Amino acid sequence: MKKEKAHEKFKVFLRNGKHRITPERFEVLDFAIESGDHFTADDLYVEMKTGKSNVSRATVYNTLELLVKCEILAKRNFGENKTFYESSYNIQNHGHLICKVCGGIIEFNNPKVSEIVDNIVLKNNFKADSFQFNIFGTCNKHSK
Amino acid sequence: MKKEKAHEKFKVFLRNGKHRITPERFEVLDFAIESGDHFTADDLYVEMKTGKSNVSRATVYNTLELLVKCEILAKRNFGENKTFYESSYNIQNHGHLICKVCGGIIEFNNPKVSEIVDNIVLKNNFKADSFQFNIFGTCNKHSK
DNA sequence: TTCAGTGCAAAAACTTTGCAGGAGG
DNA sequence: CCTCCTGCAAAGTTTTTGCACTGAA
Repeated sequence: MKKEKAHEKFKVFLRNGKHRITPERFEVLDFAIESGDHFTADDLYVEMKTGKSNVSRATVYNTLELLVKCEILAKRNFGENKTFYESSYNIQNHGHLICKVCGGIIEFNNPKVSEIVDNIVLKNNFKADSFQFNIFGTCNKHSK
Repeated sequence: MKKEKAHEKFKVFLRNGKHRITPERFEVLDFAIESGDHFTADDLYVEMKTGKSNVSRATVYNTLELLVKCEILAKRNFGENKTFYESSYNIQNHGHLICKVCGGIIEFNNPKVSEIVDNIVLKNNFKADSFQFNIFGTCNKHSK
């Protein structure tokens, strides 16, 4: 998602939710966009500290949650006990292949996945917001 | 999985891996089987303490990992930063619907899921060990 | 002016590690 | 008898909370 568009979306979201528009929140947003995919809250905090930003850990955590609610970011978690975030620009139908050897993450897209989700949700009388589909194993570089 | 069968499987696994067969490990196994699905290591530890067992936290964590390697249990994680375990008796093709309101977990089975996994893995030249498929949303009791 | 948001540090929640003593093979 | 395993507590990681101050509306 482009920076300006994300800023606008976040502003609207903050106003609607009666949250205040603060420079810190937009600093976090900017670093999150720069940071690319699959970063953790603490990664981002450290990155921001090194990048001369003075935002506190608490604000980073708080803001990332807001960005998830606002659907600018998506929350992920890959079996390690920490939360990853990624841009939700094009997250439909996309899952992750996680290599147990190198920790690498490959994304995949498959339209059939959302068909299945629709089907399962219907059968179980459930209302879906999001899903995660993680496949664990070994990538081609590390399977002998 | 039945208790006796699990004991036997675990014994074989321990012997092959040159791990010792200790009463503590089988206590953990028994509580894990009793505990049903989707418990955390610490839940189990507390449960064991209340249940007059004297096994330490470290042993519980350690043994659960062994039970995962042995494929008696499977590791899960649902977006909260903690690890859940469940019996892997019939985990093929099975995913989870997680209600954001009540935290309830519904399991689903769908043979098409493993077809898709096979397909994706093939395309990406990846070797899959396991997958998790979590759908987040609201169950029928909590969507108005 | 007012109160939500902030920075900081302390606490909390979950998990791992180090060590000395004990028991399995 | 030699290690591996255990219990305990301490330390490690990641995230949340409390508090006094600040700044957005």
